[in-house]
Amino acid sequence: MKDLFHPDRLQKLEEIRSLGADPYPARAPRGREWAAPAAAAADARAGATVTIHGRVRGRRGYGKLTFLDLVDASGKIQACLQQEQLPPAEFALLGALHLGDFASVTGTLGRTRLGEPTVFATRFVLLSKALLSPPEKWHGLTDAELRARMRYVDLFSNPEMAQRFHKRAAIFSAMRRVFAAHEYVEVETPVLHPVYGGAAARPFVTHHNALDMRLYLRIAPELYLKRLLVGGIERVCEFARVFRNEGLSPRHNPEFTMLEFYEAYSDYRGMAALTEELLAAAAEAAGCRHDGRLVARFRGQEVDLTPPFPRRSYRELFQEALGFAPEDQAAVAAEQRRRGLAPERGHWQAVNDLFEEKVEPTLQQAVFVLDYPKAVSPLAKPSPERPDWAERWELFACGTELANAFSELNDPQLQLRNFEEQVAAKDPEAPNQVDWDYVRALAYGMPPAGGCGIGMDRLCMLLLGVENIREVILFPHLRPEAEGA
RNA sequence: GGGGGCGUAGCUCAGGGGCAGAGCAGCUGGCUUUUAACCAGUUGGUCGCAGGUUCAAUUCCUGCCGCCCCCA
Repeated sequence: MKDLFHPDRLQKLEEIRSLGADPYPARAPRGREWAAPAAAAADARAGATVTIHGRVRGRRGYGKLTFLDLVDASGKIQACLQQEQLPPAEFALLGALHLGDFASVTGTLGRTRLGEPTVFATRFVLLSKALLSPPEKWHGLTDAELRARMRYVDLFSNPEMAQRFHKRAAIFSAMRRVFAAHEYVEVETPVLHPVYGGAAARPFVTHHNALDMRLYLRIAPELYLKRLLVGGIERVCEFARVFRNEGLSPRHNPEFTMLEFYEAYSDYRGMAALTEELLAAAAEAAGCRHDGRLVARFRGQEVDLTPPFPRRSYRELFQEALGFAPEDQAAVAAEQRRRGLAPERGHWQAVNDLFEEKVEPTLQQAVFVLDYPKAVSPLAKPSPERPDWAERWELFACGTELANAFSELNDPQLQLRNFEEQVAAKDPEAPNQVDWDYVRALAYGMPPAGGCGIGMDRLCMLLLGVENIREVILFPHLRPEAEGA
């Protein structure tokens, strides 16, 4: 870390102190107003006295007159500091002022000759001295890695970034309102799991010292939320931070936010209807409404998110794309051989690999894909009519999965068998232990229920038209910064 | 894992075997209605790291590190 503090600024810091001013006062003058509303009221409230606090983002000096641009969370207003209007000690402070400092201005609201809304200052107070320079004022900070690493700089120098995270918050709020309207209870379940499960992923491992036991950071909240169905909380949701020990990519961050919600006496079709409602609310909040339709622009194309979304059968989509039925073991094996892929994990896994490769990329417009192979759905309820299939759907748009839902498996014996098969398979991506306590919970009786998971970060990417997950996560995981960089 | 691109001042970027560059920011001075203010002067560099070729490497070569894109 060289230049932790800029020498010129340290020098000015001393200058400020020698002028008798405090570069880091304990509090700001009272009666503060927001910049943007004050600017908007430059005519309606002309002549009124206002106090504005903010970061100095622009400065235009004329000797005995200086214009400052003060920026706060609402926006910007210009301040005009004239020598003859200010106490000499306060005007002198301007000589030690840098871009990036926080300051307070009190004065008369009005307009300049050119019509710019302006506070004509009678009082100027330094609120906080910055010891590093903000990025260049035209381009801001553009290097994507630097922006993620120093998000605090990115946010104040690139206003569209602050806007993006406000929209992310609005998406979450809108979805919470939908849950509230449906009388869902939002809960928090454990992040530290003695047994990990509810998804197929490698976990992060940690250790509890006092209990001297291994713990895993959760890869999914699913099994705890369904315990709550057993407990009688009939409609439950969690915006769960989950952790998966996988590589970094434009679509993967090791920690991300998974929304899961479960509803007793519903099923996977009921979850589809609720998901449509949630996504419509989210798209609305993200500002996707154009000409009466909800449209997301992603990777140069438009995705219509106006519900309802079409329902298609997994089996039919597979047949259309591959030219044979997924049950056709000989054809599936032949196709695998043709691709030079080893048939390592069995017929249905091969079917699903082919589906992911040949069908998913074609699913550009929003579509529910209904009824998945049972063998790749260990937590879903098998279809009563067709034993190889499960009551499960995934929602796709832009070739990627947006949501995943089941009629939840509540048969404790069948669940136990599925767990035992997973453990026996010794797949590093699958849970390595049977979650006995979860089976015990099911044995006490879980009502029939529908459940759904939505990857919130990828949803935000789609709705905000951003192709890198780093752009929708405030502090994405990055490789450590080199010492002395 | 393979291929390609990039890495130069705090920031945004030029340059391409022979003195290390510009704009912004900073510093000094001037300026009372600007808003990418302007004018004059000026500070600031391990040219990602390590090795090699060469009289001479920021530039060419090799390896490594980091970031981006494409492919698997």
